Amino acid sequence: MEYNPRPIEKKWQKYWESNEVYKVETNPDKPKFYVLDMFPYPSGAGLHVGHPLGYIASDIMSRFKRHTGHQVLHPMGYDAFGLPAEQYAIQTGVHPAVSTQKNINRYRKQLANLGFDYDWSREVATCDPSYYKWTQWIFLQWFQHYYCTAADKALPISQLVEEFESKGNTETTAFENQDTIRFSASQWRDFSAREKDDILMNYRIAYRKTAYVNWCPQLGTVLANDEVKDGKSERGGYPVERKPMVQWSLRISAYSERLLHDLETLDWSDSLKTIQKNWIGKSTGAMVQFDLESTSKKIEVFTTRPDTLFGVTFMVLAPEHPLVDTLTTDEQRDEISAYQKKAAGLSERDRQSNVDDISGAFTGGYALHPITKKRLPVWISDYVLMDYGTGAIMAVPSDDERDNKFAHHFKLPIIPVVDKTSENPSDHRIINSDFLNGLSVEKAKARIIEEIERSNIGNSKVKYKLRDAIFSRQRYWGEPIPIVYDREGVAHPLSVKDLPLKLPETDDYQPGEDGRSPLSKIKDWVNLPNGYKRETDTMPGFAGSSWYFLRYMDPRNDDSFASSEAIEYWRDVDLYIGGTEHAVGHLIYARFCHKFLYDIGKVVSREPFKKLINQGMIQGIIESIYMDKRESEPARFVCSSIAEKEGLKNFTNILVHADFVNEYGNQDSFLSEESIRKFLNWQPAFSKAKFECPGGIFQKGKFNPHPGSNAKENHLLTHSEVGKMSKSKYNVINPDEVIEEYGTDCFRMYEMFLGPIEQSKPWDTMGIDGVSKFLRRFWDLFFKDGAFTINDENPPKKAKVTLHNTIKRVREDIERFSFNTCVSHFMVCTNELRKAKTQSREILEPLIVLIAPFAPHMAEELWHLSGRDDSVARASYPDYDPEVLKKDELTYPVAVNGKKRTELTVPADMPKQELEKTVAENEVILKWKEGKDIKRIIVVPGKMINVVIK
RNA sequence: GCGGGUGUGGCGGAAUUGGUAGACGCGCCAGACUUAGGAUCUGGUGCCGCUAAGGCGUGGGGGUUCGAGUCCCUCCACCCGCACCA
Repeated sequence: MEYNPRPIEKKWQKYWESNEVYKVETNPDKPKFYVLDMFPYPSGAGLHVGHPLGYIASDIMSRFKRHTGHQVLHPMGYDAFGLPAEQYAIQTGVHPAVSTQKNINRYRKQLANLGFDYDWSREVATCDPSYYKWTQWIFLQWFQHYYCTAADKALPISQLVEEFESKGNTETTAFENQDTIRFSASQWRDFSAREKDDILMNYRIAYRKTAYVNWCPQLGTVLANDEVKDGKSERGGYPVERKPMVQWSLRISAYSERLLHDLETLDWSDSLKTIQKNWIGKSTGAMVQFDLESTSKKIEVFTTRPDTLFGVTFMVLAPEHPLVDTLTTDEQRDEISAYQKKAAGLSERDRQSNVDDISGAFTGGYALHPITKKRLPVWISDYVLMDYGTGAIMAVPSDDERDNKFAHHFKLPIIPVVDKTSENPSDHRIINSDFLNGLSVEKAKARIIEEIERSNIGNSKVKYKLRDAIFSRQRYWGEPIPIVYDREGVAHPLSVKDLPLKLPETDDYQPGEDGRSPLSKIKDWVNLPNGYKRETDTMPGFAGSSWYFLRYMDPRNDDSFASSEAIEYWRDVDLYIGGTEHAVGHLIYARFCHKFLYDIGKVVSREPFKKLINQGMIQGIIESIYMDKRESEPARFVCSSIAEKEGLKNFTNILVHADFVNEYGNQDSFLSEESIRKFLNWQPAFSKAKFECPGGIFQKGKFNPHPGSNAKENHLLTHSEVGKMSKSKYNVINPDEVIEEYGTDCFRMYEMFLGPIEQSKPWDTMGIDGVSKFLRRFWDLFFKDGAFTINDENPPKKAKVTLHNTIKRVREDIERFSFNTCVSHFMVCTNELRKAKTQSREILEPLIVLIAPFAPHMAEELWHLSGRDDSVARASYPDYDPEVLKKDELTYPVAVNGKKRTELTVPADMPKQELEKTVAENEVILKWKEGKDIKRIIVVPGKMINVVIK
């Protein structure tokens, strides 16, 4: 019988669904295994062939673990709030809920088509009120907790209020904002409700503070970093400035040390851990205060090199620093405000990237060196960022590269303070530094910190780069923040019974006044009967995605985000698969959220994701054609062979839809006459253009060949390069089309066969034929003379060796996530068994289960053909018998001086000495020995032999 | 700028701890079957070398070792991320 995948696949997908084969319950009798795919955002473009890569890998793992006796949780859902749906709503008027649901339906269909073993009864979407009820609940917990550094965990804010009532905050161990004022118990009692609320905002895990946003006055809206290109809005190209705005934030920084420390316990790649470590950015140093000449205020700086304190020759503030105004003298005021304006137009990244382009302005003000009392000019420059550290630095041009460039540029003095004449950094000694002279850098650090603390000008300090996360979005399509404000502006949380606070209906998605959220315009929702007003900001995308892995454990629970029984059983994710793009954002937020819930006793593990694998991207081929820059009206397109001759610099590349390109993905991909017509249909603006090939010219719908030209010369060769697969590059390959042609099992195995899961690689349509051919051959193993045939004959020894070898290799390679080599093993196995010509049950039946995680539909069909009634998913995975694999002869490669020269087949138990003797007498070795001596013979048992001849 | 990653035949890749470089697949070449082939089957295929003997080969250069794709130093090229895309 011929292998015809599509009907089989559709049949079994239906069977799995109607029989709930993959439904999972908590079952304390079995060990659990939780496999999770990173939460997809259901974009309007649907899935392309790159998305399923990780899903297939996790599906194989999940099926494998089920075959080996585990209770497997493998869920799927949608990160459904987000900017694109809102953008689409602004452009088309379609409600985000409607377009999102449509996209979800499409995703669901595409995912089902891939044959995954998801338990669909656990599907969730973050925009579903029954889901975001719990996102809001978590927000309320953040609001009602603070971080206690003594207990090293989050505690209820009510405890902190009690502490303030009895002792004020002078000895508090609570994690607090930098500029928090000190007060006594009696002062606390005298504060107004509003003042108390303001103070508590310095402590809450979810709190309000002023932060800088990308403000675009013309669009009247706050933009995401993504929407800003070169200081201009991507939409419209209007100027964007940095504007302070009061925003909800999360006190993630309180968890810095734990987030850093617990990385050690995780089975993640070293590179990913390093990325997180750098992101958290722990540094040890000192806070130092500098007095100012003209005011009693002080500039506070953080430095990791307090040992270079005597090398400070000037100070630099961020242009937005609050002290700039006070410090600026009248003469300098114009220059300073001009510079501030310029800096406001630059994005943070621009400011960090432009190291060669040094700029700054002198305020005219001076600080005093805390020890020498020398006058230090105070500058502002965009290389100092307000959100980093204190927004101010002490500049040490002798030992900091950026300070050094700045000093050279503005001709500021440089005092060398570290003698670096020795090559060995540990021999470097401090100079020009009074009592530090002669000390090593490390000793000087300790000594100066002592001095700083003694004279009360600062203190030692551990700092983290990790910033608190801004949690407000001035958008419609997100979770409403469950907070109301009274007439005094005091924030009050909603009570749990009022959750979910549903997103109100509207058809106006334009921003409100001053860039406020569209919700601010829905007056009857904002204004409550008692005079209170609702918060109108919504939550960011990471709100819903920071805890979704917990909801899957018990997704329909309405009394808590998940029952304690479910959490106790499933605990954490055993295997998490997703892209590196989440390396810092999502993975830090989710870890923070999990740790917080651990602190308040709602989860039982310290970390959410035990093992994590980053899948690579599947890249596409970007196809383009050459357009002459020197000629327009009509435009002139040429074959790449002509462009090369005339010089590529004369041409610009115009993208071509991959669908039109003949031999797409090949070296000599080209446009034919027919495809040029398709191109013109697609881009009518070029309808008058001419297209030159070596063999002729196409213009105005006609191809005029040069006399005597051949067919190949009539190809307009395109330019092909490997790059992102994306809608904007017109090179998206839809898995549905591939599946329709080759089948799901083939698609799954081919994606795995492409290469290691972590690596990026281009999609190559040609190679899939090989996998398709393999599957047909594998299928044919079960058939004889056109009929399905399995018998109880004794299999030949060779077939047994093949089977057990394959079992061994596949099991080992699944365990180490090497799925591409698994497919190779199946191919080798099939090639060998085809020669063995056996229909023995002993060989064929284990093979069905062995391949089931990879090609589940085919396996299910063969399993039932072989007479089974139950799903193959419930069969246990075959194990290999080491006895079968024992060899009595070994073939050694024999090398001379490391180069293989011959082979030697000997009994497996031959003693080493005899082996050496045999080698020494070997004729090939004797030939190489001629005139020289054998110095050594190295025998690596079971591996190889090396003869050293000199 | 900061941080991370990757370089092996014409192509995707294999080589688990330093031990036969190129498994497996694509492509290509030859043959068989065939009315036909973009179907199927058989064989070959890193490069140079007349078959051979042999030489050269894992981005470039250097080193450690009996032995290096793998370890060390150095240089080069490309890709990805950077706090409001998700």
